[in-house]
Amino acid sequence: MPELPEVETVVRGLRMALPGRRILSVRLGKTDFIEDPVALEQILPGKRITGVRRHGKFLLIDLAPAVAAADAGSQPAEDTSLLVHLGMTGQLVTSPAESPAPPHTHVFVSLDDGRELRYTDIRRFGQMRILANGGHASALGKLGLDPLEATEAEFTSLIHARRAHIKALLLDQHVLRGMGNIYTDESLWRARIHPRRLGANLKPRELRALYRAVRDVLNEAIRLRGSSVSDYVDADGERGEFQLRHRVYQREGEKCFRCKTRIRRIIVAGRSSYFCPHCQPAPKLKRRPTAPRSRAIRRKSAPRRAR
DNA sequence: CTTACGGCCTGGGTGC
DNA sequence: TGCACCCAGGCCGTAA
Repeated sequence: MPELPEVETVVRGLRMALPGRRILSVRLGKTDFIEDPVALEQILPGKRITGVRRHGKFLLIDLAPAVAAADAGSQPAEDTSLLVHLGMTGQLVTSPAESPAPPHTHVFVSLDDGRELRYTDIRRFGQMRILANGGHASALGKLGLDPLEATEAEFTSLIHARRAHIKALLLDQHVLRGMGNIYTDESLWRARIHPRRLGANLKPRELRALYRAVRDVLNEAIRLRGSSVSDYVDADGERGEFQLRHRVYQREGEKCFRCKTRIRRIIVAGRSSYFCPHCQPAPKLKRRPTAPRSRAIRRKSAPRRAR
């Protein structure tokens, strides 16, 4: 699932292929994930691609008004961009125009070098829209800080003021932009913090460890070109390798790399959360109405409930 | 203000 | 072999 490192990898790949290219035409399949399909078809053809950027998990393809054709006193070049979110299963790949497209490919953008930029998305949780003047701010302005750009002081202040589960805070794109379930769990494991700890209860040294862990995990994942756990591929259709370095994500029942304790899975903030119960001790239970102390005798076979 | 939860969507795995 | 069901989890809208 594309999170910050995966989107960053796609962006870097597209930067090799897109800037300088002119868009010839657009062909659409299913369009229910596109905000305004007609606008896409009308605005893109003729535009020249000037750059590719990442903002959190969003990807922006910047566009200029074709050539300097309107040299007769044109308007101050409007800033138009194609905004893409890959959702869960989105892929943005450039291919030779004549090569067969994989199933579930719904956007075909033909370029002036004989290649084609294609958007493939099995589940269509992604989104695509045209941003014109001012649209950038309204679409992206509410997102939080980029975890790789935030200073430790900024990071600390974002977390320390909040009484939500740290897992939820790291996932909240309005707090930090770019983290998803994989990198949240991996960062918490590295920092030895239980996903149900509250942000406000983290000690200064824990906040420092978490800040470092987030940066280290994200940077290493970018270096390995992302995690390919389901459908993720980069702009050339290649898989990443960081899934080979996962320490907790999707490792329920396997041994912790630090202490050999079995990794557990619980639901926090509505998401599967993998952690080591020994390295990441649970917070003190919120006082419940006289919880009977020792009743842990019901630990029978506990069959690994296969779903 | 906060957090919780359902809905969207498809394919792969599992149980019967 | 077939088939119903659960689950993955991005984000958003709505409820509490």
